[in-house]
Amino acid sequence: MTAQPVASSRRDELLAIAAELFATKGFKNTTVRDIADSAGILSGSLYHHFDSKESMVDEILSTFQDELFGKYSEILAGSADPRAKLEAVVRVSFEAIDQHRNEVAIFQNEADYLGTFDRFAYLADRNQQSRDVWMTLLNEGVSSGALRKDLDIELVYRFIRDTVWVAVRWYRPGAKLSHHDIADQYLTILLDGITS
Amino acid sequence: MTAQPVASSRRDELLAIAAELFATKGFKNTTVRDIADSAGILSGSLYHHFDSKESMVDEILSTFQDELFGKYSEILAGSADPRAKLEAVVRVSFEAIDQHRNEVAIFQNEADYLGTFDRFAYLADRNQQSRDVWMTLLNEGVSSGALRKDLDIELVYRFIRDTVWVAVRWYRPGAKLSHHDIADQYLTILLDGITS
DNA sequence: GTCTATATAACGATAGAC
DNA sequence: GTCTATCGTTATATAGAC
Repeated sequence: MTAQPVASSRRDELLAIAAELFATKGFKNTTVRDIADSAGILSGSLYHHFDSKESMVDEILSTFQDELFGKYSEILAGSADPRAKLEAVVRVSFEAIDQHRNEVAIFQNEADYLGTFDRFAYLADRNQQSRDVWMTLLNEGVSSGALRKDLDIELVYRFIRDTVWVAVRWYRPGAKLSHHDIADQYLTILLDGITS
Repeated sequence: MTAQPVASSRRDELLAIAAELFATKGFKNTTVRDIADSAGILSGSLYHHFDSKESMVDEILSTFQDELFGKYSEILAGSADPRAKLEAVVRVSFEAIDQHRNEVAIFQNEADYLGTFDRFAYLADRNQQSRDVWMTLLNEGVSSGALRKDLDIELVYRFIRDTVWVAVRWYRPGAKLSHHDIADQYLTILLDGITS
């Protein structure tokens, strides 16, 4: 008896089931029959709810991204100093991994491939938008003297982005360390290093 | 006119072509026709050289891993102190990304999926072996006083592993920063942090 | 070593009954 | 909202000629 996704409508329920499979097995490697089997219906019945398999992953990703970037915007619009904002963005990202693990995993694993299709062009836009968020904060941090000047900012950006999101590969809710703990430790390493 | 893989035999040539496609498009998403097209032959002709598409990725991954873990073993067997060994493992890893980008990318993207098949059980073994390398060095570093004691070692291990290998997603040979430069900056961030 | 030709299976998707 | 039934396509892989 495994935990089942809680959803308000049959449509959302099916999307949650699909997201779990896409995240675990990959988009291309998940068949519409896999999704239907997990939902206890036949594959043809899925097409009463959705146009195509692509439409399903599209809705999963766009819904998630709208929510995530809303939170980014709130942080940027706030009055905290650059370092505090940077910490806040890191914490919101780990929270997203905790609350929307499947969506984050799908984006991490499939964005490159899906991005080659016109209907997923918004994925590249979101990537650019995300880069702007981080680069702005990092540059402000260097200007204000909070961050060291001898590092390549572009590389630091990639470093932070990658370290945060790649955690979705191993993080599982309910483990020894909460997503708050993990964010704390990541920020400690990032800001101060592991040398004693 | 793009650069073509240099290989000693037709077999190796085909493997290099397949590796490029597997790394770029994904294993499942690359068809044997894609590979044959890139090689300028028909799909059926591939089966003169290989049993199956799985055999191709199997040979690509196992060959690469044998080489990589040979280098790890050399470092561990040396007489350097824990911190120097840790730095050496990081540098060898970035060198692998530089010299075997496709193989690293395939392992990063497909290991979870391929690992579900019996013939790829060695991938999980290699993962465990890799974890042993890092955890041994980190624990020695903490014991010797070189590394701080207030961090979760398991988390630090994942942090290092992920940050190193995920670079394969954006690193391209010939860019502004060499793999040596990138290793330097990563080690600086990891060991000392980005705070000024 | 490659080609022609094709077997076989799995895939996404559709039409209409219930 | 789901089922029955199936279409059309694409995939891996095979057999034998050249």
